[in-house]
Amino acid sequence: MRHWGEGPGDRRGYHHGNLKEALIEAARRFIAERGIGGFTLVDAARLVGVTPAALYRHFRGREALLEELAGRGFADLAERLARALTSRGTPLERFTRMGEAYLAFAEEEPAYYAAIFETRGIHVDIAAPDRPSPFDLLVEALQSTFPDGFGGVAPRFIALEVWALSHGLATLASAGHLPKGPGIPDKYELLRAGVLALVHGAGSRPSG
Amino acid sequence: MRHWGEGPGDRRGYHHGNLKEALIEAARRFIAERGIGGFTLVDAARLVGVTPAALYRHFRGREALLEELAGRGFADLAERLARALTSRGTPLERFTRMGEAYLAFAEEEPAYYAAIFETRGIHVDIAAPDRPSPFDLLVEALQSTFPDGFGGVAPRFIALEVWALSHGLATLASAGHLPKGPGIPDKYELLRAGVLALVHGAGSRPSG
DNA sequence: TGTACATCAGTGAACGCGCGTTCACTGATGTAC
DNA sequence: TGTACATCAGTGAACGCGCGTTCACTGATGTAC
Repeated sequence: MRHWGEGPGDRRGYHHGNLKEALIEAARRFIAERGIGGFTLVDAARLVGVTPAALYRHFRGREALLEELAGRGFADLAERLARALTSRGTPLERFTRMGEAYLAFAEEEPAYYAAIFETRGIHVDIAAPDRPSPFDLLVEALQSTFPDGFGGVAPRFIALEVWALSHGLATLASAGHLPKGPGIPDKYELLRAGVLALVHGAGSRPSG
Repeated sequence: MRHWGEGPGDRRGYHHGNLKEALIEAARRFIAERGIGGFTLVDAARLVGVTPAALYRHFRGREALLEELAGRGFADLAERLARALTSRGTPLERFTRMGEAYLAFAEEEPAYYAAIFETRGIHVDIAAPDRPSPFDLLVEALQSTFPDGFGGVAPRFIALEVWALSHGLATLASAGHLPKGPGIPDKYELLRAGVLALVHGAGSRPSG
């Protein structure tokens, strides 16, 4: 099978040659612009320069395309996190980088992020049974970065809080609900400080 | 104008008598079940027992209905938070109740929550200019509950983190992404512990 | 190397559907006298 | 209290639209001989 560039509309004859990838790419762009609800197969096919029916040579239907997107997004996220976790620097630097990678993924790949978290029926933990899931990576990173533990609190507990904070920051920022401006902390600062607070404040009692 | 009960399909003659409220109620139910994207005017009208065209006596269109929903949701949320904040008990108890009220709102009123946060073009801060916004209430509550401050960190900074954590927990739980089971902490526990950690861990330096 | 042919990735037309919205209308309500 | 009438909240039919999906087809590809 011939392989050309992946740009939409990249087409030379009767056969596209790379249609499946081009459709995925088109879906990513449309979902990024309009959200999952605003994404249509007809638009994707039109952008690629192909009949809507051609899509059915590569996907069972709309739902299947979204599942493919979620699966790829999940793998991409896991890879980014793993890369950050095995990068250079101190454990804390690598852990911080991991949080930044999560926020960057949500910002740079809104279609992936939405496919993973907004699509009903797709469950985060099922998508990639062979590799460690992003959540597992987070637990592992917490344990190796803070070997002294968290004041008796389970690492998985802290991981859920860190994840929820990250997810909240990512979605609020994406929807434009976080304040912006000079001197106002952005989501990266908020996550960095918040994670440190969650880790060091873990096990706080109401009185102390 | 006559007023009857508010149940859908509650109808006795040519005039419905309470159509606007009934339509809002129908929208809340459908959005709770199917999300905003899955909500249609035709379904809402059918549930209420009215022609789709009747809707246009009360709303300019679909978008206007969603805006009305967001406005009401915003007011409801603010009221719930204000009530928790002025309830009995110690400042910390009231503050904790406020967090629980936020999570409960997201869980009990998913349509309101989605209308506020998912609808593009609706901005959280604009919806109710006369009353204090939920975020203002949160800042105020933090200041009065923790008069000693947050280790030099601005209250608004902490408030953003608390809000992001709450929002993340609410949306992850709503999508079924939080683990459930006996012995596993639920979103309420996670928020309670997380907020204390954010407050007491504020200003943590990487080394300490 | 050249030819016949199976395979496969596209076409193009059509479908049934449900959507949001409009329009002229009509039945019920409530008010003025 | 009774009647005429303006107001208003509904009806019902229709619209144009774009959607996802199907089907028989056809043109291009690549392999066997």
